[in-house]
Amino acid sequence: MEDSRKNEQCRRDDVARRAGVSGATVSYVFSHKRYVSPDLVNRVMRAAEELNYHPDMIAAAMRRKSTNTIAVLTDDMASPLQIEIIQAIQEAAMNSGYFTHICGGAKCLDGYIDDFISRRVDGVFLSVNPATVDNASIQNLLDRGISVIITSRRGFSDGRVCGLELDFGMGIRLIIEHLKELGHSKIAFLSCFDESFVFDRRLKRFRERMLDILGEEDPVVFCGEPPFESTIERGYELAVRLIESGKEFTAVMCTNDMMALGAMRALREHGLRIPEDVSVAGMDDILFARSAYPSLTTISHRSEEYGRRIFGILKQNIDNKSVVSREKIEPSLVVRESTGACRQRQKT
Amino acid sequence: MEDSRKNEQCRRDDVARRAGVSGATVSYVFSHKRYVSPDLVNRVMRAAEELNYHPDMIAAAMRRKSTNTIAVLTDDMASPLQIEIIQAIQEAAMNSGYFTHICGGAKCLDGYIDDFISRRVDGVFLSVNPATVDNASIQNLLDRGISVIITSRRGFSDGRVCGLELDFGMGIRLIIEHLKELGHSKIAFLSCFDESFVFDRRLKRFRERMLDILGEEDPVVFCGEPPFESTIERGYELAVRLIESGKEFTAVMCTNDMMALGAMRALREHGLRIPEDVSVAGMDDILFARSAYPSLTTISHRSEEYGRRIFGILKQNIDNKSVVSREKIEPSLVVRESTGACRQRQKT
DNA sequence: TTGAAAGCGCTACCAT
DNA sequence: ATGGTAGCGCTTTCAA
Repeated sequence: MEDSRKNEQCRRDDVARRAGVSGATVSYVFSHKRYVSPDLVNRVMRAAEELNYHPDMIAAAMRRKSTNTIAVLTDDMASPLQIEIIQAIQEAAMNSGYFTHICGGAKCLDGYIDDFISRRVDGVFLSVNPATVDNASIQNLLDRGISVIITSRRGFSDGRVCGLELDFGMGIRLIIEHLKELGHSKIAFLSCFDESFVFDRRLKRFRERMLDILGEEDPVVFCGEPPFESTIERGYELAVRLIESGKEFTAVMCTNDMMALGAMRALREHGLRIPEDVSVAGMDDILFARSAYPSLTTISHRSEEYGRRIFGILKQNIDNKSVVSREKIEPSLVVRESTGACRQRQKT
Repeated sequence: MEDSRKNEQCRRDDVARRAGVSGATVSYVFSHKRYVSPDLVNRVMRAAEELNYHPDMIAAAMRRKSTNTIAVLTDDMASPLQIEIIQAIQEAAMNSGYFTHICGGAKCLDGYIDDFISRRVDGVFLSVNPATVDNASIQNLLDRGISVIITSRRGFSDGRVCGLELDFGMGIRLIIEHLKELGHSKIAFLSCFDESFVFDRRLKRFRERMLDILGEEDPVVFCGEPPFESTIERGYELAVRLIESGKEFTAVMCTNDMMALGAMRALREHGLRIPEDVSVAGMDDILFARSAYPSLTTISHRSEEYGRRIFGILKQNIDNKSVVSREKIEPSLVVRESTGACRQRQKT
């Protein structure tokens, strides 16, 4: 009767013995950290193959003091934009031999950060509302030499924290200019954040651009309340409030595509046709912006490139401990069906 | 001039020294694996706090030979259903002290599996088209005592592989019964897989149910081609083929919601109103099924519970090495706007 | 109830 | 160009 569970794995020295070399040589063959003669390389590789050897990265990590692992912390795994970015990070990481811990959803995000330290990750990308993570936690990571990238560095002064941001200001400009060309001037903004929220500037940028581009000093704005969720439901609710307010508008811009999807439903339910009666624009260009009906005019952030750059900077910081200053990603306008020429509509 | 990078972390024995106890005691305080007197517990906790001690889980993993880490391998991170499931797994894992490696997107999924072994993960959930992962790779995991759950065990004989499946057969029954009640009998099916694809039974189940419930022996079916993608685009294409075929239908069922979203667009572009002219049903109840216009009738898999159970079984296998036999998750019908009473429409 | 000490499987330094 | 070997920071057995 043989044991069906053969947990006996072969180790480095088993390979070494079978190849007739030292353990060190086996390590060097796998790590490429010093020259090994072709003959020995072959013998080692053959032996490893025959024994089905898999190097123990845990043991290696312990010695080397680096795990080839990064972590991504997000506060919204349901957001397609976040997923697109995370996927890009994950792929870039894998191409460099890094694994990615993807974390989110828990109430207490600070708890994750302690775990990042215990698990000795090499770098962390914080894709979260900065208000939900304590500065002390971030400092804790830095004190241990863990590289950190955060979407908004606002409120944090340590120069080693790199902020790579999406350029919402530019996105908002592109949309307003697009709407202006279509003849719109009464543009309402549905913001998931309120005026007091300091980490997101979309609302502020909207006001600035409305002034710059349209000379509008007091545009129609409706804001969500804490907890600031940019969900389909919130978009729906805010649009209802906008409609019921009786304020004039011929176009609606939203914090993101999710909100725009909800807003479109509300508008439709109130008998407004899109884009004949009212134009709608979102932001992020999520997969479902394209399949919506009508398809959604929005702003693309090049999330793939963004994700790749996140990992690139992280890797650079891990390797060189060099500081990379704050950057932004250039967005682009994607015009679809939800925006159209402004026709002054009858107030119902 | 002081070095700004204080990578000196404190270790277990630093805590021990400060608390006036042995290193072993510090370990036991943190692991709760043996009784330690309240006095010592307090001293250790205080010392740990003061030194900001974070246990090194890498070192622990090396000794213990288990990393408290699981891995999820998916071939479709863009699918909201997958994300919902993965999120549920991740949360359940976190609640039990496990971290989750989420992997996917790479061409070569087998490559990830070697990495799972090297990184000594405790368990793996393979949420992939079984055709894309080699059985030898799975055997490799099992040989090393790594627990495995795979969505479909078909084609794999090792009893230790647990298959937890979504019950598509039941979902399809629910939809057909729903459509029948609405007076439909000409129901077309748009399948991302073709008849030869053995790992997915949705098409097969559709034929069986159509026979059972409606006595239809040869329903209208359009299939995708390899690589079998159940995307919005594929749904659109298949619906166009259906429409242009001239075949009669009053309702359309799709492999999943993504395909249904694409199909709705195609139908609309061809002048068919939903649900007045044709009813459409999807499957999976992704977030965007609700916000679509019209909102989509579909099948909910209780993805949250599914994810939790995936982790539960994985954990059980990790702890006891016990085998859990194949199970299924009970789905439920979600009726929305995209299905309505059948009115025999004019062929255009 | 607590402490001492033997490793876990590697990396990388010091030899040769 | 290759080998020997000292640890990395823990867990856990054995002893007290």
